[in-house]
Amino acid sequence: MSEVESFFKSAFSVDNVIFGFDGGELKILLIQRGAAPFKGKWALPGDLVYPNEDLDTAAARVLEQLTGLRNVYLEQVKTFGAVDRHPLGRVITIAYYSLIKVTDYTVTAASFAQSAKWHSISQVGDLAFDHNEILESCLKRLKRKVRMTPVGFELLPPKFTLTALQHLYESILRPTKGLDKRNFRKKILSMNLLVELKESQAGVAHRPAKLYQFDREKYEEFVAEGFVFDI
Amino acid sequence: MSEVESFFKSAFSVDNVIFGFDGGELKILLIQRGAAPFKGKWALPGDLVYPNEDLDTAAARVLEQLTGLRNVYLEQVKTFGAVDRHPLGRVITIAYYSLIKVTDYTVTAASFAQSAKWHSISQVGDLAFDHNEILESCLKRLKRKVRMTPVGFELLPPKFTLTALQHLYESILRPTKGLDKRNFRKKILSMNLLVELKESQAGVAHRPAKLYQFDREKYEEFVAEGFVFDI
DNA sequence: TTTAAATGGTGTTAAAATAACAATAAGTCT
DNA sequence: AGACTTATTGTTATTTTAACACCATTTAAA
Repeated sequence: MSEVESFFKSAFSVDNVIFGFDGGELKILLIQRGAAPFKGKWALPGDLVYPNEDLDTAAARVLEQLTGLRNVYLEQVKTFGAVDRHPLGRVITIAYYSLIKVTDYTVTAASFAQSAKWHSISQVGDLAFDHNEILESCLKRLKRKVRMTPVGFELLPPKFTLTALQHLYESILRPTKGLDKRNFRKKILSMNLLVELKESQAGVAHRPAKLYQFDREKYEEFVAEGFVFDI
Repeated sequence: MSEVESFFKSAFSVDNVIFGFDGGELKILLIQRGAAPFKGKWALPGDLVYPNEDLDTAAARVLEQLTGLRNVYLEQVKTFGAVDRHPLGRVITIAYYSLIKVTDYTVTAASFAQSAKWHSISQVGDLAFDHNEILESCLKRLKRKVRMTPVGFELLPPKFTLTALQHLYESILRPTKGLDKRNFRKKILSMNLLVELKESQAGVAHRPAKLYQFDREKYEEFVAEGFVFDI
């Protein structure tokens, strides 16, 4: 094999850390591998990138095949390319994470076939390949991102309570002692990015909380004026 | 060609945005391409990744071949993989940036052969491939990084003046109106990361400034205690 | 040797942001 | 009606930030 040919004895894949927020906890969607290598192990959903496919497109495809969802928040994080990371050859992988609303998730043929399951972030065991390392990187990126831009709302239903929003931040940032409720509300509300709805929570056995909506248009206006989201 | 084979008709490269700081300005080291495609155009130094080479190793190799430097600050930024980004085939590239002290740079055989030159960041023209886009990403990353960690010192000689440090930050962050001298010095010195040397600047036609050194050990101690660098 | 030219070095204060803290309100359930 | 559970709200001390101007020290030129 010539040297030039050997450069082309390689492939690249995308792997996707799909985050969701449910039951007050941050979760990720894992699949159980049905074939070697790592048969039976939990792994991040991923696939080889098609020859005529852009990287972001491949990541979005993997996500859609598994969840049925399109137009989801998706961000490239890092590329993992250790020589021995894949037992069957030189395969580097471009890692992405995506943020979905768990309520939108429906079990697709692909997710059924691959027995996809939500796992609490704190209860993820030993994953296939270098996927634990990939998860760490994505989690670290999400932690930074969620404080600098309003991506947190991607994980919540369109209408949410301030307490739910606070729990979301706590579950991602994991501060040693929870956020102060009064300070959190003051800060969030002072940004004027939330619309207070007339509706309230229903079906709870206590005082129902007001529901809010994130106003993306306003956010974009403010950004154009120099506003920087920061929590 | 089978479908599996076609996945392996692809290659990956690394490209490196090499930053330097000289004459009060942020610069990058570009090479002039000697062969098609984009013959004669300025480009980021890069190369295909060898089959048995890790990605970080490849990036460090490209840097060393061009500059003779090892053990340099190097960070992966983003992978660019648009289907048509390389005219000769499917080649995705993993972009890195590195921070070097311009005074350490010596012209190597490789840099001579490729006519490498420092370019002011504000005077970079139209580059080969998607390298302008890559540069933008790396610059953006550097801007963030330099405020969150003390990587700025990687661009300065071991002994430097506070004014040089301020100019470094100004040339990277490009604030609309320069940083306030008194506030900048107060902030930097209050971190207790700089050692004031007995030496002063020499050979200047005005009051010479005191020289300082960055104390990396102290920084690491402080980080272990929870300190977060922030400018 | 005096003076001009150039950059180095320093402190105060008002305003804003942050952090710490606890009592009442509004629902459901029994 | 009373118990239970979570929602909602404001004040204050402390810290951080931002704005601002003058004297000091050296070299070079007159």
